Amino acid sequence: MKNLKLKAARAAMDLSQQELADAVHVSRQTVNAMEKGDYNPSIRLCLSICKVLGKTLDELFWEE
Amino acid sequence: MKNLKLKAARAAMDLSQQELADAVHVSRQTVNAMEKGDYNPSIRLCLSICKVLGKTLDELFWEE
DNA sequence: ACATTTTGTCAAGTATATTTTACAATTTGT
DNA sequence: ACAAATTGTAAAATATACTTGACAAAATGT
Repeated sequence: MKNLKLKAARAAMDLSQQELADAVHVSRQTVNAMEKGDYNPSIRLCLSICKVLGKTLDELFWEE
Repeated sequence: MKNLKLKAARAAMDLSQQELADAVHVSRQTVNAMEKGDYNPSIRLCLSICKVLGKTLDELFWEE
């Protein structure tokens, strides 16, 4: 259930979990949990992350 | 801050708030709050609604 | 006009996302 | 090999999503 698309998008921007967390004003553990999966973040947090990483909701959070 | 895209997509499927709520296993008040706006639902709930309404996350929840 | 369905809204309770602190495991750079 | 940064993880506290029950306003059908 890991979110590898998120992890990859963060890596592509050369950001640590801490840096991404700071950019969207959440804790590092929250970003870690999102990448780890089995987690259910809010849509606003997802939108914030999308904007920082230059991706859309579908690109980072859609699942078949 | 109303989510009119959600409201319109639900109307297009001819579903009441109650029927959509039942389909995604939340209360009618939760669906109402999402359409009303000033609300921050979970990504999983958004995904469930997308699948019922035949739309993507970007179509219903993206905002510039 | 009337009955029925749908919607808007509120207040109190429950479930869970998110924070904070802390520490071990892993990776990266020199 | 060593130091520093990054990541994985856990437990307790706090913030907030979501529920339940209830009632009025508005819309829809006959």
